[in-house]
Amino acid sequence: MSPSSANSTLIVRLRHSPDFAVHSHGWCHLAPFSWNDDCLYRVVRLPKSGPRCVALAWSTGTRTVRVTIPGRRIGATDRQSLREQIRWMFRADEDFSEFWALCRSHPALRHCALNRTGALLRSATVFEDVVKTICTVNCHWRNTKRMVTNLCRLFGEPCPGVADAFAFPTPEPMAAASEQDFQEARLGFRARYIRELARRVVDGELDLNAWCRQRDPAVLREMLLSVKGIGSYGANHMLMLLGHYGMIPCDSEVRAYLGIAAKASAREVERRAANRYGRWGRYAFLAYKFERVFCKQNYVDCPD
DNA sequence: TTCCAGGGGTAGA
DNA sequence: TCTACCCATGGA
Repeated sequence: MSPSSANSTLIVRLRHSPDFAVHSHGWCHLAPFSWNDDCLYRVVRLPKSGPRCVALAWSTGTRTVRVTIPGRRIGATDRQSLREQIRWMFRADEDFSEFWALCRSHPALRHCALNRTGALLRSATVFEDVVKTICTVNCHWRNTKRMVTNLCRLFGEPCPGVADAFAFPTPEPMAAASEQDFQEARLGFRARYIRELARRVVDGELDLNAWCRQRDPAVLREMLLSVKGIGSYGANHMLMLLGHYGMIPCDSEVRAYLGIAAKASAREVERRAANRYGRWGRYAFLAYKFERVFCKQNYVDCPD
């Protein structure tokens, strides 16, 4: 699909750079997102039209996302839903001005203020983000991509007119699926966690909207840790996706970046990351993340 | 065959 | 609170 083949568009304005939001972490490569030809694609689920594959594009340096909806025009209800989904995924309502003010005096983070960097892409729903977070646990990134693609193919609704494109599944089909159905997704030990998560959401036992309403990160973290399959890393990663940046999700990349020996415990990694970035307070993760981006782009090691 | 990856759960000390 | 062990998968 090419964005030029579209017959309707939607413009979404942001406070920050969509370019950095998309490329600063790997979420844009997880289905039903895909990155191709300098354009981000996503199969969105619209209330009236069902699954539609839209193209999201922007010019470098601008803060406007142009959403192209190919094929049949969508109505006002779908248009409003699509706008809300894009705004959520790009964090249109988040204000990073305080973080940028802190960055201006830091050599490795000044670029954040200059480029209006801070937001990181997230999925259209919290459910999708939790499932994807569980799929990052103890596996290579390429395996994460495969597992998420498998879930979409097995349980997601196909997008009419687009080959091999599926919306991300809702909790219902996952909750209703058997263990055998899940085996095809090749999730390994993660299958039982995701199945239980879906079942709890469908049963109303777990209210994911409550996570969005909870403004105290410590309380929210405890809520996240109540989900089987979500541990310290997963909880901090979900906090980040929900807009709380005070805790760093310590994975093997953090360990490598900070030069922490493989034999050091996960707790030790968390301690050292907290010591290093603690002065950034509620922006600790953003400081770590974008300092690492700066070092990678400039071919330098982690500064002391 | 062994190791490792964007770890987590559980039991036991 | 910490450690050891197990949990599936797949590529190197």
